[in-house]
Parts: sequence; structure tokens; C-alpha cells
Amino acid sequence: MATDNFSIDDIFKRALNKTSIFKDRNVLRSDYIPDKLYFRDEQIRIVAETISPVLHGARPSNMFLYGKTGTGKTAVAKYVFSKLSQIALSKSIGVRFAYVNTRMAGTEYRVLYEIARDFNIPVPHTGLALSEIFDRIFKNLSRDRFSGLIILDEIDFLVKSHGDDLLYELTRANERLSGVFISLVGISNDLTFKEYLDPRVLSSLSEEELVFPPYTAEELKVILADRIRLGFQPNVFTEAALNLAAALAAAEHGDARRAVDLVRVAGEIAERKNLAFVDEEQVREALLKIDQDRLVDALRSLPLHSKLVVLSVAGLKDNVSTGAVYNNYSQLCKKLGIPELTTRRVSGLLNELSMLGIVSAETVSLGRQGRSKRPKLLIPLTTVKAVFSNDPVLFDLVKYVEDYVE
DNA sequence: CTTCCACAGGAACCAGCGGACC
DNA sequence: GGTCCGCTGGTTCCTGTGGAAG
Repeated sequence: MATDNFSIDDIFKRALNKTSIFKDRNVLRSDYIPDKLYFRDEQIRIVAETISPVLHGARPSNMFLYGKTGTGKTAVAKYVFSKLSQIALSKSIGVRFAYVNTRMAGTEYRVLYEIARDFNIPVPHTGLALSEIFDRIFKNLSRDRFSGLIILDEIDFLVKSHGDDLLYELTRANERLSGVFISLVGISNDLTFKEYLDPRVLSSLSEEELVFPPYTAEELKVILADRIRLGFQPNVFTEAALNLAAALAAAEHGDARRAVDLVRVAGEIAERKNLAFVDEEQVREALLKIDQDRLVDALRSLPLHSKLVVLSVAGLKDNVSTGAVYNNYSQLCKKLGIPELTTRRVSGLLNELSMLGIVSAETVSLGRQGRSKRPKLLIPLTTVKAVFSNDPVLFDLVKYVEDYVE
């Protein structure tokens, strides 16, 4: 092989020398907590003041933080906790911190498991009774003279799916502890979930309440400018692109997390295209890409029967009843030679799909024609086909749907 | 005004699983 | 090895219901 003007070393050398438009990609991740939180001084102050009694061994009030997604609730809570834990550590004050996202955790057991783990209490990740984990947490706190501060993020999820039993136990934990205590910081982006709470739990949890307003476009601009300064090489991200990203995110209820995502993805698009700048065009592309990616992921990770329901809806005209969808669905099951689920279950799957925004499931009543949902595909048919064509089980059925829709 | 359709969706229950405890 | 635990993902049975047709 003639290698006069080609050497593998050159390739690597070029790759090494190639300067990225990114300076530090990590600061552009949406879970990154910056050193400085803009426009949240007031909230930080209130949270810190509420929690601070812990430093002289008194029980702080429970808190409840409320605000839309991406308004800094989690960031503020974690920020204050991390500062506090540094101080507590240096002064050897007996307090431990736990953070649990109850939606990620999923079940009551996992929530308790994560609390125990953050408190450095060894517990098995399954197999115990809930009351047993409670006992172990309380025993450890009492024995080691540690109090516990717990952040329960997305607490509305826990309550909606599992009720408030666990919260009830946690709020009255202090009756069982002596000398030490447990305090809670609940975080939610949905205020209506309070209706699900036992009044005793509600009054206990809401000893202190704090609302996080959405960021304005101007505020988002400052936040983004700061991240861009840290995350990108100088003069890469144009002013116009910054303005657009801030405006787009502000239009979506001032969600800072989404704004940062937008900036990062726009940068990745520019990098892939070997551009020296990130401009408005890449921000617009990023907006589309983020939506598209989320959709494809959601679709792909659906369980088999949910996918079949999606296909059934996709294969029908609009304005068709649940019954028709079910018929279509059981046809598909027959073609695959798998047993079909009951109507009750399919109705449930339809509701799940509607919560994911894949299918709308508005119920309408047509008098003597009965009462039913009008399932309708909310996403482009082409996306459904594209995703399912790559599915080892479903790719044959996609063709069938195409025929059906004529 | 009453009837009655075609479902919605709550409640109770079940099987199977992975795993801890003794 | 037997017993208990909680979770998932179902089933069965059931009552509830908006509004056009009669």
C-alpha cells in the first residue's frame, strides 16, 4: 500500500489537535448544578433559614417547594443541602442528608431503600417488609445520634401512584424518635396533588411553603449566557442563537432545564457539521431533534402490547371507537400468534399512551351509540412506521398498517 | 322525560418473580 | 427449605354515565 501522504498517526494527531467548540460539556448537562444560581437568592435564603435550626440540633420545619419543571426547585434544594452538609461535617453535627426522586425510584420500597442508602444504613435492595426498613432507619438514627433531612423530589408521583401512607409514616416519625428527628423537603410541580393527602400529612408537610415562579426570557438569557461562557469556547455561540434559545424556552413555561438542553444539542449539531459557530439555525434544529428523540425513545421502549395498541390506532381513521381499536388490536395479536389482553387492560394501555402524549384519548358520548374514547394518533404516522420497521417483531405488521390506511 | 348504548374505570384479586430471613 | 415480602402486569367483576333516540 502506498502510504506516502497517509499515516495512521496523522489521523490521530489531527483528531487530537482538532479543537472542539465545547470547552466543558458537563456544565451543559441538565442535571449539572452550577455554583451560582441566578434569580433564586430569595428562595435560597428562605430554604436555608428554614433548615438552619438543624445546626443547633433543633428540628427544622418541614418544607414544601412548588413550581413548574425547570424553575430551579431541585437545584436550590440540593444547593442548600450541600452547603449545609459541608458545615455540618466540619462542625461534626449529627445530621445526614438524603435525596430521592420518587418518580425515578418508582416504588415505596425503592424510596425507602434510597433514603437508607443515603443515610449509610445498609439494607437489601429487595425482600424486606416496608415496616422493617422503617425500623432499621429509625434504629440507626437513634443509636448513632443522627438526624435526617430528606428531599423527596417529584413527590406528587409518589402520592398519586402509591397514596400517602409512606409520607404519613415519615411525618409522624418524630413521635418514635427521641433526641433526633427527621425533616422533609417535598418538591412538586403539581399543586393539585395536595387533594390526595390526608389532612394531617398535608399540615405537617406544609409547615413552610415556597413557590418557584417560571423564569422570564430575560432571566433565561442570563442563565444561558453563563452556561455558554463555561461550556463553549469564546465567541462560538452567537448572540442571536442565545436570544432564540432563551425565547423558545421561555415560551415553554420558562423551563431552564429545557433551555440548557437546547443549547447543548445545538452545539452538538454544529460540531457534527464541523461548524465554527452555533447559530439560530442549529437552535431551531435542536428544538426539533429534542422532541423527535424523546418521541422515538418513548415509542421504542414501549412494551409489546402497547406497541400493538399504537399500531392499531395508527391503522384506523380518526373518529373511531375504542371497540374498533380493540378489534384491530386483536387481529394484530392473531397475526403474531400471541394471546390478546382483555378490553379492560387495553383501555388502561390507551390511558397510559395518552399520558405519554402518543395517543389522545378524549372520551365522548354519542347518546344511544354509547360512550367511548376517540383514540387518535398524536404523532406523525411516519415516525411510528420508522420506529416499528426496525422492530424485530413488528416490522411485518407495519406493512399491514400501511395497507389498512390505504 | 326515560331509556339504553358502549364503553369507562374502580376494586379486588391472582400468579410469578426476586429476594431476605430464620 | 419454608415463609414472608413487595412489585409487576395482568384478570374478573362490577357499577357509573352523557346524551341522542324514542
